Amino acid sequence: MKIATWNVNSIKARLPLVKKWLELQDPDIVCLQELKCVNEAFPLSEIEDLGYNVAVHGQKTYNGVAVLSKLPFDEVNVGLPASEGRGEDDEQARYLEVVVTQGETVLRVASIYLPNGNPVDDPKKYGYKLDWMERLYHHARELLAYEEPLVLAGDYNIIPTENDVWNPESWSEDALFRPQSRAAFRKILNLGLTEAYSAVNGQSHNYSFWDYTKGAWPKDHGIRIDHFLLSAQAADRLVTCEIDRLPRGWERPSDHVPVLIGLKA
DNA sequence: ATGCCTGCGGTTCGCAGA
Repeated sequence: MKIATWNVNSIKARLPLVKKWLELQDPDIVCLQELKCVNEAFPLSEIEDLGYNVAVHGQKTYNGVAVLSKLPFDEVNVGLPASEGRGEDDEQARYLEVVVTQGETVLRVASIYLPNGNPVDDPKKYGYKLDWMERLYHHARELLAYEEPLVLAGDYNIIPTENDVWNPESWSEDALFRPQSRAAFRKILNLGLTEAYSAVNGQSHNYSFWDYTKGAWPKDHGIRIDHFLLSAQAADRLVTCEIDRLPRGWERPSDHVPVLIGLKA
């Protein structure tokens, strides 16, 4: 079972690359982020023609997440639940969760687009990010109680450690790297989730995002912000976690590249 | 210190991204 996550930065602009990459890698499940379109505008038939069932949670202009799956969906849950008064009026499309059955195994997979949070002095930005992470903490805790394989995959907009950024000093106060952000991420991990890349790969300074500007890609000035968080039942099956840099060098790329995990049966 | 790119919406510039 091969599962991928990819922030495509507009599914409409990226469709040729996405199709090319799906045919190349042939993943079983794909979590997409930053669709930048409403549900009706998602190129449904073009993806279905490649053999995928599609669940979409879109939004005009911004955000938007999807899950593509070769297995049919047993369940599709749209949106991150509100908790403790946070997120009651949240209209941003950043979370989509599905359940599929593989043989005897029930697998729950979520596509996550965690808020960026910059600038940190704006409560509507950084406060929203921290609130969203608190909601994710509570929801993950509820899902972990099922004691089933759970895969929370996506663009977390969190640089976990100084080994995941080309120049830690210049990022120290950024919403993606400041201590408060990383602590909120660790709080989620400490529920008992395994960060797949660190668990089975762990190569330092291997990035999943490079800014379009400043020659970041050719200079390899990147950050690792796209992650898989796994329940114990999923982590027991984890074999590989790879970052696929190839599509960053293609024509008209996303600024993120796909990350993949391999799970054994 | 700012913009650099890119995509979108909607009009040729502003916002957001990270």
